[in-house]
Amino acid sequence: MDEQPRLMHSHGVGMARHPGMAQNMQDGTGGTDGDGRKQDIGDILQQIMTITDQSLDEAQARKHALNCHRMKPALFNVLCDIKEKTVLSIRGTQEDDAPDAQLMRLDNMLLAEGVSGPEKGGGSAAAAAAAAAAGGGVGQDNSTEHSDYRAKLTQIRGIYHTELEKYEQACNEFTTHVMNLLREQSRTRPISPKEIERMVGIIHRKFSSIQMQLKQSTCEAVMILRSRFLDARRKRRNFNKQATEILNEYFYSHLSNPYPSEEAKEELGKKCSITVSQVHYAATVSNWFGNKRIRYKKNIGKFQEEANMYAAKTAVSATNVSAHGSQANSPSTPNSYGTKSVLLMLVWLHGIPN
DNA sequence: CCCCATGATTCATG
DNA sequence: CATGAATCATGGGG
Repeated sequence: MDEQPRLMHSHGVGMARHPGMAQNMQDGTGGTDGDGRKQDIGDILQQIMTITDQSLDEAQARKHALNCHRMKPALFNVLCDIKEKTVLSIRGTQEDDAPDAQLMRLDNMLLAEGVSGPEKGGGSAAAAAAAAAAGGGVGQDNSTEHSDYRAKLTQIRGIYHTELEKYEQACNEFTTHVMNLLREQSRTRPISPKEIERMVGIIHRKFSSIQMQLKQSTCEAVMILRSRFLDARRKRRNFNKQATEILNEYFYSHLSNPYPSEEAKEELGKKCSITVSQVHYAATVSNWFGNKRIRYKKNIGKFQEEANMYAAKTAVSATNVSAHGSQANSPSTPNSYGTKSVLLMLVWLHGIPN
C-alpha cells in the first residue's frame, strides 16, 4: 500500500490531461482506440460501483485486480480531483481557533499553579505563597494544612500528567490507525494524501478539545483546593492565651526595642506553638509584632496596664532576662528604663530624634 | 445584631 | 526586604 503515493506522484504530471480525457469519454470521438478506452473506463467504474455488493473474498480479488489495472492511477487522480472540487470544498478550511484564548487562559493558570510547570521547582506564585520558604529557606515544620495542600496539589499534578500522556498516546495511536486505514482504502477509493492530512487535523483538533476538558477540570480541582486551604489562611484565628502571654512578655520586656530578630521570631513562634492557619512561625510573629508596635504606639495609655503587668511579671520571674541577647543594646534590666533604652524607645516610637 | 479587638493583607517607603 | 500604615475580615462579647 505504500506504493500508492509513489504511483500517484509519478502520474501527477499527467493530471493536466484529465479534462481532455473526460471529454473523450463523453463524446466518444477519441480516435481509433477511443471506443476501447471508453469501454475500459466504463468497466472499471462499473466494477467500483458494484464492489460493495460482492462477497468479501470477491471484493478483495476485484480490488486487487482494479489496483493493478493500467488505468488505475489516472482514474484515481480524476476521482480525487472531482471529489476535491465537490465534497472538500464544501467544508473548506474553517479551522478557526476560536477557543484559543480560553486554552491560553487555562494553560497560564495551570502553569501559575505549578501543575503544568517545572516538575517540583515550586516556582509558581501560588505554590510559593503556599510553600513560603519551600525554595531556599529552612525546612520549617509547617502547619499540617500546608503539607496537606502540597500533597493534594502533587496528586492533582500527577493525575493531570498521566491523563495528558494517556490522551497523547491515544491520539497518536488513533491517528496512525486512521491513516493506515485511509491509506489502505485509498487503493480503491479516491482519497488523496491531502485529505488524509485533513483528517489527521480533524482528529488532532478533537483530541485537543478533550485535552482542554482535562485542563478545565484540573483547573477546577485546583480552584477548589485553593479555596479549601489557601484562602482558609486568610481567616483569622485568635491565638490562645498562652501564646499571647509569651508574645506580650517578649514585647514588654523588650519595649525599648521590640524588634525580635529572625531567630527570636522563630523561637517565639515555636514556643507559642502557633500552628494556627499559618505557614511560617516567623511570619505570624512578625505580624503580631508589627500590629503590636503600631497599636501600642497609637495609644500607649490603653496598653499601660498591660505593660505594667508584664513588667512586674518579668521582674519577678527573671533577674537576668536578656539571656538570649538578641538585642545588642538591650540593657540587663529592660524595664528599668536606663537612659540608653529610653533613647531607643523614643526612636522606635517617634523616629530618630534631633 | 453591632462593635471592637485582632490577625492578615496590601501598599508605600527607604 | 523589613517596617509602618491603612485596611480587610473575622470571631467573640455585649
